[in-house]
Amino acid sequence: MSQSVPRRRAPRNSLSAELIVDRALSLLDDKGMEAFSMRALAEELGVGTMALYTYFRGKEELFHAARDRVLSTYQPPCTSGRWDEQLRAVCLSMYELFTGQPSVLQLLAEGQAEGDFADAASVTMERVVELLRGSGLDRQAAARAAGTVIGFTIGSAMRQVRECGKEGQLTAKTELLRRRFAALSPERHPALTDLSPELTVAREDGPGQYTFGLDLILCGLRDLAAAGATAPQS
Amino acid sequence: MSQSVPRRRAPRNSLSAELIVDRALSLLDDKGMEAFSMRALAEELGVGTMALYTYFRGKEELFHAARDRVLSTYQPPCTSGRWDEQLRAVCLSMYELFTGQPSVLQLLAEGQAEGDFADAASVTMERVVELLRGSGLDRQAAARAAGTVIGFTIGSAMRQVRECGKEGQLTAKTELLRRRFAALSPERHPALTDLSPELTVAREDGPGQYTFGLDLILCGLRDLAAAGATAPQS
DNA sequence: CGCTCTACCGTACGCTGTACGTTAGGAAAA
DNA sequence: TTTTCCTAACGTACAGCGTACGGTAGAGCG
Repeated sequence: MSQSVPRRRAPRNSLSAELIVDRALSLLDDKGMEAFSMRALAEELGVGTMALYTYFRGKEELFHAARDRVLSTYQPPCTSGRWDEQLRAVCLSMYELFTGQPSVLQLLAEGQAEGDFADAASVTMERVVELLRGSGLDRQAAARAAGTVIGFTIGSAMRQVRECGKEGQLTAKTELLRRRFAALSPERHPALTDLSPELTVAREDGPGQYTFGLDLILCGLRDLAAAGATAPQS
Repeated sequence: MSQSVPRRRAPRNSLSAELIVDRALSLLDDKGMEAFSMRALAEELGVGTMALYTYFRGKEELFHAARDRVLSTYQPPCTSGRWDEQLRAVCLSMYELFTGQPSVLQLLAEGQAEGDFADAASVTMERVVELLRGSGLDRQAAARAAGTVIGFTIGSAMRQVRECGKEGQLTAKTELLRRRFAALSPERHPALTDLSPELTVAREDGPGQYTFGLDLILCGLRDLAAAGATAPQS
């Protein structure tokens, strides 16, 4: 029946690294990481699987290229005002980039994460570090703060993307969580059962959850900067 | 040569769910997630691959069981003192559990993460929520704070585990990062190149990086609790 | 026209998880 | 003791993965 017609050979220069990366990203955004495969990508392009290996050494290198493309395309927003407000805006922008284009997250989750982040998204990191240095934090605190802020943003985005998988999967997971809470014994877990409604709705609101945490961190940073300003040494 | 002797059939009741989970966890801790496979685990147990399917429907169920085992074994430390100090101790304990036993992290990274976390580690969550409710935060803030604190802890642990893979892989990655920083143009990224030494050493010190961020969050929570106490109704 | 170069591709290998049917060996029954 | 039965352990097989390797077709050029 479906005798798998040998598929006509594609014309000579119908492929390119950019085109492959494009399709890879859209495939990742649509179907997700676990549906991605070299074979699937090739089929999407109407091309034999091994044709991809003309442009990339392998899956790893293709992912690296895709990651670099998106991250180096991205520009942090131009802002002005107090350093903490600017930092907040930059972080929110990163969060939106990640959650709006799940493929990037899935790619970041694969590689050694922030090792490559450092050069691909160097503009954004430069911006973050610059703002933190201008806040009055000493060198070490600024470095740590940069790691905290970026790590928290990536982590929050990953959780958010994981949560609402493709379609209305969010409601299903929420329902499952609600049931788990209901199954807990109120004697052994009084605080948990008491707060379960709020815990459930908090989980539904990813961005709200993120800004809540981000504001906590910013609050801590303001305090630290102020303390460092009054007592610069030690 | 290595004609793969058919392997004598294992005695009748040499297997059990507990034994399988044990070996799975130690295999994960030793070789890591990507070296794990049903075949590898079976060989480790001196057993045919399909024998595992007598006790678990599949890989997923086995992972779930392993996760539950470790998490339900764990008990948060008994503490006393100010709520924020207690919360800090509980979080640190979680972080050490995760970083000390990488298998748990890798398992958490697989499943829907905190959906299951809610019941497997319910004792710990109960403790966190209880402390946060006692701090003076209103219901919604307490729920959000719980999510933030736990998410941050898991995220930080994941990064830490990912970083120093098996052996002295940390130094290799650090060296690579240092080189990336050196390759950046000082004109385009002045702040980044200037702070690169501190950024590099900060990455090396996972626990230090974690406590730094945790203290920022706790600082923000204290402020929020104090503000809520003076003005309970917005 | 014929040659060369290379983008595209088919085949194959070793790996994965696991559905399905088989077998061996201990316990219970005859 | 012999027979039967139940089921834990197993072998085989299949679909799918990444990719090494070698072949082929077709465009550009002498």
